[in-house]
Amino acid sequence: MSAASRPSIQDVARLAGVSLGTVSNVLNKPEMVKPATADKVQRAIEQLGFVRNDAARQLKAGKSMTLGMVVYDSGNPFFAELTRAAENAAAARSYAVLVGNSNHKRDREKQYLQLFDQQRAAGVLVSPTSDIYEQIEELRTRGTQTVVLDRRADVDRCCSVTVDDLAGGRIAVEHLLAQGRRRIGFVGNIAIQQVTDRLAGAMAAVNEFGQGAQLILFESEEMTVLAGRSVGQQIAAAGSDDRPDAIFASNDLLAMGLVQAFSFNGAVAIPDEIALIGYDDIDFAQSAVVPLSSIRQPAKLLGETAVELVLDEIQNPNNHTHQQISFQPELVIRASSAVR
Amino acid sequence: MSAASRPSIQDVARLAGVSLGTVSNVLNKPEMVKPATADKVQRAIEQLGFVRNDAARQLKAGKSMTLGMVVYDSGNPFFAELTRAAENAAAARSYAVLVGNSNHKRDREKQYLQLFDQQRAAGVLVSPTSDIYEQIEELRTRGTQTVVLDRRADVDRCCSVTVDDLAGGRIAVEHLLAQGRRRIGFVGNIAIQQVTDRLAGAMAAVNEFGQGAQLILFESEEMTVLAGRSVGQQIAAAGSDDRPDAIFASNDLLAMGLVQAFSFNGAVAIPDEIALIGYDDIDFAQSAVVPLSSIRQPAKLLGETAVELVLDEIQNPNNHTHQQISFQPELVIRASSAVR
DNA sequence: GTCGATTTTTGAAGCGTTTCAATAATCTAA
DNA sequence: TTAGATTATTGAAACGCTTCAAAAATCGAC
Repeated sequence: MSAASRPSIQDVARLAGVSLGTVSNVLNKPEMVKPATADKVQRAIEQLGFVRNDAARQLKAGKSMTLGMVVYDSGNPFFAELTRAAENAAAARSYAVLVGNSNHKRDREKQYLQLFDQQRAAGVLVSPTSDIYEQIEELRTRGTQTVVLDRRADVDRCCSVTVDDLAGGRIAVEHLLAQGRRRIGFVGNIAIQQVTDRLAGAMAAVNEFGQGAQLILFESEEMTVLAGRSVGQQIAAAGSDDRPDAIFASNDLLAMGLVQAFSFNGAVAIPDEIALIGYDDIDFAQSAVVPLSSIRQPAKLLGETAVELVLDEIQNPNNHTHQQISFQPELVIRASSAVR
Repeated sequence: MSAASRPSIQDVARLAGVSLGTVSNVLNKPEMVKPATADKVQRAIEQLGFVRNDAARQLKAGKSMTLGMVVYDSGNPFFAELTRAAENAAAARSYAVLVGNSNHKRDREKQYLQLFDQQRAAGVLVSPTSDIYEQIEELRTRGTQTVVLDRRADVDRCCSVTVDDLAGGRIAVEHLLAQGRRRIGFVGNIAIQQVTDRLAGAMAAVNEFGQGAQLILFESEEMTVLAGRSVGQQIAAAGSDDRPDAIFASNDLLAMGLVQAFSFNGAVAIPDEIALIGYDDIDFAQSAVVPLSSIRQPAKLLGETAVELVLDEIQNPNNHTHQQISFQPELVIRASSAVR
């Protein structure tokens, strides 16, 4: 016994005793309808519980006030902050943001992009897992403006807002080297572009330093606290000669997991035996057993800028030039990477 | 120079040399069109880059395959897990979930509900900040099935999936009392119903214990790590005679903040001077400076169950009975509340 | 009162789909 | 072959909204 079909603008018009066009005007151009009429209509709307059908509206108007956002890990507080910033920025310009979490799954990511395409979202912000530029390109040629988040886009194809991951990786490892560390472990899923960039930065730092320093890769498909813990257990289990003397974890979740594993029964002393640095500087980093050094990314700025870019593109499609905006990450030193 | 208007089913039909109805059939009932014809159509679709207009589709079909979800704090890993579980469960039944974050703002919450209403989402999962039952009721009478998450709904109005916050508050404080603590601090924003319930549970435990035990309320509007730190600083600053000897923080973010404040320069020893327990048992809890005791909520189960309920309601609107499903929280003891 | 100017209201057309009765094409069996 | 049954295709009619030219109502000045 679900409710009978919902009232339409027609029903409202009938009840208020006015024409359909008038009801529409009340909804969209209230300044051009006489207050008395508007009142009648308003009453009818309330009485019927009328809610404008967005599908029909969009169908006719051809545009929507919704931005789609696809992120690959909503469980990471960094993305939570990014999302929040985007929502606030969009709300200030009366756009709504709907978020889909691809969870690192490529097909999920595609599905969400397709969904936003079908829904004719005004624009899309996407933090791509992998190489989905073709799909983004398709979206764009069809008129759905897209901004790539957290990953550099090819110039002149679309806008992107990123944090320089190469630099981030470099300063993280430079810092570790400066602390006297030489065997640097790297933990992360190198199928993810951002992680690869951080790794490249790390390698650059190691190479620059010359012989004596080396980088050891610990792959971890998941980038979660749990995954970090399991990598940490493996490392802790290794003889202390084979172990790295420092680890750069490609996000803070992994780093927190490493902290857990190393602290368990005092398996590995941080930073004495192994120094540790993470990435993102999430709020939790400083409340870790050993407060965590990290590379801070300006999540808020990132989200706000992305929304500005996409709205600019939506509102001035004709004289918009694509921009590649890149922010610099910042080294935050805490106890986990202090001098031995 | 934005793309010309997007190709419609008409354009595809023209290019493929078939009728409009056939194209629609290729899209929706492929088994009833001859393979040869389907091929032609498929080619035309690709050539034009046709993407079905969801607005039109929905307008005609009257239903959508999208679930809306409104949460009040996407920055809390608990909600992230909840969301992820819901997305997975929905995807398995070919529904997509779009998430809006109300960020504890009542008007934002309303806006999202309204948006989903206008978009005629198939169903809505909402974790309400405050008392928005009227609005939910409106949604429901109009046919948008709604399930309330993490908060008990009035019986027979709609389904709800919750974790028993009263019990959670009670077992948290019972545990602290059992450890010999008597002056129990409570931190949280009591404008939030869930928090109020946890507080009520806490009070019940204290009252039951009888004289000698007391509950001290520390209000904190925000429920973030930062807010927890600031409350913690105040508490640490108080003379050790005036301080509580245990604190129940109404979520883990607050608790982590307290840990930060107490650990700073060894201001307050945990658990010796103050024992600490949080709520949600997020992944970070165990990597805190002092691993954090907490009340675990089955986030995954919660999300999955909510999706099942809403889909059941969508698919069998006629013989669906509203259910109030409540899960029991679980006490997780770690170092932060060990015996002195 | 009346006339022209101005403000409101009207209702038909069309947005891009899906649906469905009608028509056309193809197949089966005698 | 061909009638009859079956399978494919067609195209008009909605779905609920916005738009816009045209019509109606109201206003101001004489």
